[in-house]
Parts: sequence; C-alpha cells; structure tokens
Amino acid sequence: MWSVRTKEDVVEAYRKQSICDAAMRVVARKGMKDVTVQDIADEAGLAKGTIYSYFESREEILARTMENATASLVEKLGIACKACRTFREVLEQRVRTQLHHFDDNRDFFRLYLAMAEPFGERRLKQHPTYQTYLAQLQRLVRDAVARGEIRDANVERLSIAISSVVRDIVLHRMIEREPPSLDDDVQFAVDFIMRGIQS
Amino acid sequence: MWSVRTKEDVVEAYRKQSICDAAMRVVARKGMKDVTVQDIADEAGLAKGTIYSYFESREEILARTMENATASLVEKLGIACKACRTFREVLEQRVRTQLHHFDDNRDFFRLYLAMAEPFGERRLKQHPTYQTYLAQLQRLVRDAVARGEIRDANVERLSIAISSVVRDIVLHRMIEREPPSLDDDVQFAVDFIMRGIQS
Amino acid sequence: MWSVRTKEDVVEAYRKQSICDAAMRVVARKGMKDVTVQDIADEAGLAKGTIYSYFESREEILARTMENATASLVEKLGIACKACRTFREVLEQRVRTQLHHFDDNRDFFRLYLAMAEPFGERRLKQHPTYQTYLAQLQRLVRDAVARGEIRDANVERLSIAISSVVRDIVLHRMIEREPPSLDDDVQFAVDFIMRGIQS
Amino acid sequence: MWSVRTKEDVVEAYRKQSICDAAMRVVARKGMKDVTVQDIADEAGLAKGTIYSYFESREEILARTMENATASLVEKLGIACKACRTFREVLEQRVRTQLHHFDDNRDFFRLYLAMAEPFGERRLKQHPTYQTYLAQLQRLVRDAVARGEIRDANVERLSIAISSVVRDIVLHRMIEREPPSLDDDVQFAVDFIMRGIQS
DNA sequence: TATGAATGAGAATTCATTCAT
DNA sequence: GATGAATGAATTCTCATTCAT
Repeated sequence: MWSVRTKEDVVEAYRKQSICDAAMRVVARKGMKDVTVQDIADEAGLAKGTIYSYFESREEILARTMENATASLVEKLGIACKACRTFREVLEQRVRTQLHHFDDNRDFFRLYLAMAEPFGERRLKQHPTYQTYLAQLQRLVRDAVARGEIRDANVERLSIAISSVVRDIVLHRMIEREPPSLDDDVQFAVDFIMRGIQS
Repeated sequence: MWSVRTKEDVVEAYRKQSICDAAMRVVARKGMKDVTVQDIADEAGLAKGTIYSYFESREEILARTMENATASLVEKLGIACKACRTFREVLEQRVRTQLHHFDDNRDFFRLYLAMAEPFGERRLKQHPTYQTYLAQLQRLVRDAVARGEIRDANVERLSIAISSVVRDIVLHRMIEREPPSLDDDVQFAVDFIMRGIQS
Repeated sequence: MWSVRTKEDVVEAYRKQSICDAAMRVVARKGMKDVTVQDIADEAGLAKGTIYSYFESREEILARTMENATASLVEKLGIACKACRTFREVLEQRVRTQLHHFDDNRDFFRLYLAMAEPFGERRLKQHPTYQTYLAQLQRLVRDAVARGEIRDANVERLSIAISSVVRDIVLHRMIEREPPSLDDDVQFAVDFIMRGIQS
Repeated sequence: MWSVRTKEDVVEAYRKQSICDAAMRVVARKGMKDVTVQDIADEAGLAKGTIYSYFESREEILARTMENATASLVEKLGIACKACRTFREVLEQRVRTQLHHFDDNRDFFRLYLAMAEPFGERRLKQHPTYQTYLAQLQRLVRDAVARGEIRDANVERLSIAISSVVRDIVLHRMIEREPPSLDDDVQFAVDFIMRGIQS
C-alpha cells in the first residue's frame, strides 16, 4: 500500500533531518552566507558527497532547514491552548510558546531572522511555512472578531502587527545579555497587542 | 581654513555616494549575499578597479551603503514635525515619513531588512544608525510619558514595539503588489500603536 | 602501528611531489616571479583547485619546491663517495655529482639561483636545506683539516669559498650553449679549490 | 652640434637617476617582485604618471636601475689601482673596493643578487654590465698570465672562479650580523684566489 | 551507499598602464 | 610637463558540484 519502502523512507527522513539539524547549528555559528556544504557535512559527520544523496543543492538544504525549523514552532503553536477560551488567553499562550522556543533555540534565531529577508528568489510572502503561520494567526483573529472580542479591523494587518511585535520582542531577548523575565515580556507583549486590537 | 582639499573631498564624497547608490540598487535586485563587486561597478558605470579607489573591500561598500541609506531616513525623521504638539501627531508624521521613504525607495527595502539580521560580526543593537534611530524614538516616548500623554511603561520596550509595527507595515507594503493606500496604513499603524501605549 | 593512513599519506606525498616537479619545470621556463598557479596546474595536468588541496598558497608551493629540489641534491651529496680516502677524492666526487645534477636538471638551475636571493622573508642563511648543505661541507673540511690534508684556516669561509666556486661553474655550464666537457670543469674546479685550501 | 638640448638631456638624465635611486631603495626594502610602480613613484616623490614620461615600463625601470647600480661599481673597479704593479695588488684593490661598495650599499645587495638570476628574458651572460665586469677581470687575468704571474689556464674559467669567490664573501658579509673585519675577508679572499691561480 | 578527490566557474583584489585635465 | 583617477586584464583563492572507487 503506502509501500514496501517505508523503512528506507524513514531512514531517509531521519538523515535529512540530521543534516538540517547540523545546518542549523552551523548557520547559527557562521551566518547563512558563510556556511559551506563542507561545514554542514563536517557538522553532520558525513562526507560532502553524501549530502548530495539527500539534497539537490546547497540552496535546498538551507531552504529545507529553514522550513523544518519553523515548522516545529508552527506546530507547537498549532496545538497550543486548545482549551483556551478568550483570544487573550490564546495570545498569551502563543507568545509564551514563541519566547520559550527562542530562549531554547538561540541557534534558531539567526535562521528566523534570515527568513525575514529575501531568500533566493522566494520572498517572505511566498514562503509556505510563513504562510501557515500567518494563516493560523489570521484565523484566530478572525474568530475573535466574530466573537466580538476584538475590534473589527483589517484582519491581515492586525495579524501582521501582532506578529511583528512578538518578533521584535524575541529579537531583543536574543540580543540582550540579560533580558527581562520571560513573564514580563509576555505580559508586556500581550498587553500592548490587546490594547491595539480590542474593541 | 576648513581646508584646501575641499574640492577633492567633495568629489570623493560624491563618488562614494554614487557607488553606494548603485550598490543599493543592485542589492535590491539580487539580494545582499549575491551582489558582486562587478555588479556594483557595472551599475555605477565604473570599472571594478575604480571601486577599490574608494572602498577597501566589498564588505566596506555594503556596510557603508547600509549606513548611508539608513542615515538618510533617520535624518528625515529627526527633522520631521518639529512643530507637532502631541505624541500622536509626531508619531503620525514619523510613520508617514517612513512609509513614504520606502515607497520611494523600494531599493532600500532589502537593505533595511538585512540590517535586522547579523551583518558580519555586528548586530542590530551595535549598529550605530539603529542606535540613533532607537534613541530618537525613546526620547520622544519618554517625553510623552512625562507629559502624561502615554502610559508609564518600560520606555525601551514601548519603543521597540512601536518600531516593529512600523517596520512590518513597511515590509508588507513592499511585498504587496497593490498595497493599501498610504494613508490607510498610516492610520492603521498610528491607531494600533496609540492604543497600545496611551494611558 | 606506524599508522593506518600510510596509503593516503603516500598518495598525498606523491601528489605533492608531482606538483613540485611541475612547478620546477614551469619556474625553469618562466622564472620564479612570473609563475602563476594556473601555470603549475596546467603543467601538472591538474585543475587549479586541486593544487589547493595539497598546498595552502602559491608561496607554499614555491617554498616546498625549492626545498624538495635542493634536498634531493643534498641527499645525493650526502651518500657520495663513502669510500673516498682523501679530501681531494671526496671533493671531486661532490663536484662531479653537482655538475651532473645540473646537467640533468636544467630546470633546477633557476631555482638554485633563486635560492641565493631573498625568498619571502627567509634568506639564504636561514634556509634549512642550505644549512644542511653547508654543514655537510664544513664537516668534511674540518675532518680534512684535522687529518692535516688541508690548511688550518677558518672552516666556514673555506667552505663558502668552495661552494661558491662550484656554484659558478654550474651557472656557467648552464649558460653556455656548448660548455666544456664535464670532466674538464670538474678538474678545473677541484684543482682551483685544492690549490686554495691545501696546506 | 651635439645639441641645443643639452640642458633638457641633463635634466632628463637627472630625473631618470632619481627614479632609479628611489627604485633601488624600495627594492632593497620590499624585494624585486613586490615593488609596485606606485612604490617607486612615492619614494621618488613623483606622480605615477610622471614615471612613465621617463621610462617605458616597470620592467625598464628595474632593468635600468640594475644597470646603473652595477655600472657604478664597475666604474670604481675600472679606476682602482692604476698604479698597482702585481696582479695580487690589483686583486686586493678590487676585492677591497667590492667589499666596501657592499658594506656601503646594503641596498644594493639584493639587486646584485637579483642580477644573478634570470631577469625577464635576459640572462646573466647577456647582461651588458656583467659583460663589462667580466671583460675587465679577464683582461687583468690575461695580462697577468702573459707576465707569468699566474698560471696558464683557461682565462674565462679563472675569472669566473675569482668573481664567484668574491661574490660569496660579499653575500656572507651581508648576511652575517657581525661579519669578520673587512681586512680579514680581503686577505682571505686574495689568499684563496692567489693560491688557486698562481703558477 | 558513502566517500572525498578533482574540477573549474566565479569572486575579490591588485596594479601596470593610459589619458584627460 | 606633471598628475592621479580610471581602467581592466591578470592573479590568487574558494567552494558547489560531480563522479570514480
């Protein structure tokens, strides 16, 4: 059915993930433009040639790495707070999840920022994972508008505004040697955003 | 007096600026990491070697380009709305100036974003022009807090939140093929921000 | 034991030697200062990039080439005439070996001369192979002095004088389209030197 | 007759000499292959373009510099010891003059050595100044042979042997931080050479 | 399948030479 | 004549990609 080759597929997926993980660590150390395929191979404990059994090109590795990394955050966000009642609760959960994620993965940080810049020919808007992320957020906002919890403004712009505030809080936590407590930042962000959007 | 070499200096400054302008256009087309010195030379209508009479290295060109470009915006912002009374008025002027600036200089866009990512060893926080920009904003916020116009919260975080919202509006204007009217975006941003910060 | 990597080492050493051999031929044709890495690669039948798997830089190739080439002569000289009784016999063997070496390796000629000029920051005296060469000669001279075969003068200066005579004979053989017979030059040199040094 | 343009010629000759002098100093500092035309211009206090009013190319500057420098020594040698009676006296004068010359002009040293290596396509033998030098020496040797002062061997080879011994003494004086006294080296060289050549 | 040596297009940088002022 | 800005060919070195083992 869905195949005799399951095992191979699993192995392949595992290898790809290992390579992306390695790529993430190296990117975090050297910055996207200075990472060589050799760097990634070394970090992954593989030969350079082997990398090319799993990926077409350097560009593909980096693109996939970016996707995987973001996907993991988006997934966490997707399951965050199924039980929450109000938009404020949802928002707080999401913000906390994001801040945690970045506190846990300083590595991820540069990739995340790098995502905000043009990558190859693809732009932010075209990036599928970013699409998912924004769609998720927009759905939540739309629902909250429908429930009258927040004001009836352009949903897309509201979402963008929300994500931008969170992003920059994240960014500054990364940069600060001693950032404010996570709870403080969560409270500030949620408060600022809620003021901006409540009816 | 203030020097015999004025003329040479002026010519030199003019050349450097031309090169940075060219660099900006090319970066806008190809993305920072893919720009070659030859690209810049071609765009500037100069020979590759000539570029090196004015700059030490490719890195220096890009760094200087970034600085110049941002400095010009920061300067505009600095003189914006000397006559404004309320923080809302100031904010509106600033947001409008920024949105205009980016509408006028799509080129600049990628550079601006690129600034938000690690550049060489320098980071956002260390970047002097960004420092100036943020300091400006913080001063305005602090004054407004003192006047009781906006609530008494952490000034730095308020400023970051403000700038992040504007930045993402800008970003999305750049990406949209047909962005909302500039006035609409200005209103949205000012409104969102003011809600977030008023007492 | 003395390593699992013997084979790789041998291959590497062989490659390095091939490249140095190629470098020697090209230097002989174009002169040290005009040799490009591309020249060496072409001569070696390798791609430019391959050269850089074996050497760090153009400078390293040339330095190593010089060393290898001289080392091979010094080695020959070291084993020359173990059975000789008198200093005159040893000297004759050595001179003959050198003249042969250069007759066989016109290529080597320029390198040898180049060694007599400053190379990078290192000078003749600091060059390890030249050190070996001179030390060898000095030992022979000292022994001969001890045996009373040659006069008791400053050993270093005697050695320098000896090597300089031989070097210039070599040089002129290279330059002459039709040099004297090898035996004639050997006899002349040995005779001249022996007169200069015998007690 | 031989011209209205004498004055211009003198100025031109003077300029050329200044440039060669400058070149000599720079070569002494940086080594022949690393000297740029800009270096020479700076050292001479002229603009780069001006250099090209006096010389066709970088190569010509260096060639002429070499020639001038050597010519000055050869000239000194030509007038040395007109009054000397025996070959030994002449030889001693010449050796002393050469050692002095190099003690006075460490700058000159590298050029001298550089001359011993191929220069462009011209070789040692073809170099006119070296020709002059060797011819001078050979004449002296031939005369001495005629007078029965030294043995009747191949004049060219004797001359080569003589010049090589002197050259290496010079070389080693340059290299040694504390060389033997000039007189000692003169005595050693003259003694060694005379033994090699006397009948 | 994994490897890593080999490749060579392409990038940054240098510098001899020219030429308008 | 003198200048030095401009030029671009030449050079070193890098690294993504291929492919024989």
